[in-house]
Amino acid sequence: MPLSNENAVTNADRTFFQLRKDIVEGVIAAGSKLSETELSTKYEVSRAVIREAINRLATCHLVERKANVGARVVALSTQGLVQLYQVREALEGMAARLAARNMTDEEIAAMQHLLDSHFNKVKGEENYYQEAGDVDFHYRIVTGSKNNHLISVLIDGLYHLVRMYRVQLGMAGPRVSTAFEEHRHIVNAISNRDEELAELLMRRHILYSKNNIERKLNDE
Amino acid sequence: MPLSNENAVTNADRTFFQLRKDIVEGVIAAGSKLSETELSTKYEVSRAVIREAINRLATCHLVERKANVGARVVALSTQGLVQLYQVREALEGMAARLAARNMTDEEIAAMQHLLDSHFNKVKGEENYYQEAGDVDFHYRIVTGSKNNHLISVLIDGLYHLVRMYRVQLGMAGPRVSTAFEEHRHIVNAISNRDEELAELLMRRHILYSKNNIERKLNDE
DNA sequence: CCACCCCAAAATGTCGACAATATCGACCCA
DNA sequence: TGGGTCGATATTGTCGACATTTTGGGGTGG
Repeated sequence: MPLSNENAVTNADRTFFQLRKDIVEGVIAAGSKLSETELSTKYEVSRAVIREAINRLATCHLVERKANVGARVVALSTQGLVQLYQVREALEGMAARLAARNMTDEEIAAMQHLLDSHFNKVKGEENYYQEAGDVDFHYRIVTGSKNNHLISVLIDGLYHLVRMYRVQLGMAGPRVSTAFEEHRHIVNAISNRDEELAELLMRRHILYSKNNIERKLNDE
Repeated sequence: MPLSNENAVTNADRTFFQLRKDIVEGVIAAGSKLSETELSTKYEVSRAVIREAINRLATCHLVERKANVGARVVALSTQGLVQLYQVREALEGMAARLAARNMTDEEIAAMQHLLDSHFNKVKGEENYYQEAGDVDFHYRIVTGSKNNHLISVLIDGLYHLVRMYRVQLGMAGPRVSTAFEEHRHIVNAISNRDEELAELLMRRHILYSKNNIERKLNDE
C-alpha cells in the first residue's frame, strides 16, 4: 500500500485501486485481456464503474485500450523496462535538480534523518531497505521538486509500472548497500544546493539500477 | 490539427478531440467549470460520452476532476508554464539523446531535408515556421527516440498543454531565426550520433524558449 | 484444399433513469 | 447581526438495457 494518501471516496476509486493492485502484483496476469462484463461480476460493480477504472489504468500505462476491442494488461519485456528507466532517468534527474533548488532546510534535514534510520535497519534486517526505504527516498525527492507535473507523472504513473516489473520479475535483490551509499551522496548534493551534481548523481543512480536489473534478466 | 493520425472511431473520440480543441484554443475558458449535463446537450451526446471525454482530458492534464464535484479546465499561470517547460526540458533532452542513438540514417536525412525547406519558407513568409515547423521538428525528434513512454507522454499529453499556453497567451512571437539555428545544430549533433551534445543542445533550446516566454509575460 | 462470405454470439459503445452527494439560500437562534 | 442548521436544487455517481461492432466458425463455391 503506497504511502501517498489516496483515499477512495467513490466506488470507481476503490475498484481502480483494487485492479491496480491485482495487476501490479500479478494476480491479473501481464498481457491478459480485461473483460468488462467478467470484471463487473467479479468485483460486483456495474460495467460503468469498471470502464472508469480501466480508463484510469490506461492513464498509468498499466493497460492498453483499443476501440471496440477492449483492454489488455501491458506485456512486460526487457525493452519496455529499458524504456521505462530511460524516462525515469530524465524525470527523476530533473526532480533531484529541482529538489536541490526548492526543498526547505527542514525537509532536507528530515530526509537525512530518514537515511540515518534506514542505515541502522540495513545493518539489521538485510532486505528492509530495498522495498520501503527506496520507495520512500524517491518519493521525497520527487515531491521535493515541487513540480506538479513531475509529481503526478512519476507517482501516479510510472512508479506503479516500476513496481510491477519489480514484483513480477522478482527484483527484490541486493544492491542494498551500494544503493544506500548513492542515496547518501544525492542527499548531500541536495543539502549543498548543488543542482548540477544532484541531477547527475540521480541519473547515474537510476542508470546503475537499470544495468543491475538488465544483468539479472540476461543471467536467466 | 496535429499531424498525428488520430482518427476518431468512436463517438467519445470525436467529442474528446472537439473538447480538447475548444479548450486549447480558449473557446472554453481556462479555469471554467465543465458541467456534464450542459456539455451533453451542447455536443448532442449522452453524459456517458462526455464523462469519458472528460476523463481523457484529465489524463492530458487539461482538466482536473474532483470526486462528486466535477471537472474544471486547468488555470494558466506563469508558475505552471515554468513547471511545464522544466518537464519538457528533461523529457525532450532525453528524446534528443535517444534520437541520436535510434533514428535511422534515412530519418535523419529526411529531417535535414525538412529543415532546408523550412529555411526557404522562413525567408519568405516570416511566421510560417513558428507554428507548423517547430511542431513538426519536435515531433520528429520525439518519435525518433523510439521510446513509447516518451512519445505518449509528450505528444498525447504535454504538447497540447504547451499549445494551450501558446495560443491563449499569444506566443506567436519571433525567435524564429534563432530557434531555427538551434534546430540546425541539434540535427547536426544527431547526425553525428553525438548523444551527449544532442541532449545538451535540446535542453538549452527549450530553456531559451522558456526564458523568452517568461520575459514576454513579465513585460506586460 | 483453400479462399471467401455470411451469420450468430459475445464484447464494447451508448443511452436514459435513478441514487448519492455537494451546493446554496432561507431560516432560526443566540 | 453573525453563525449555524436544515432543506430544496442541481450535479455527479451508478446502474441496467439497448445499439453497434468485432470475432470466430461453418458453409459454400471455385
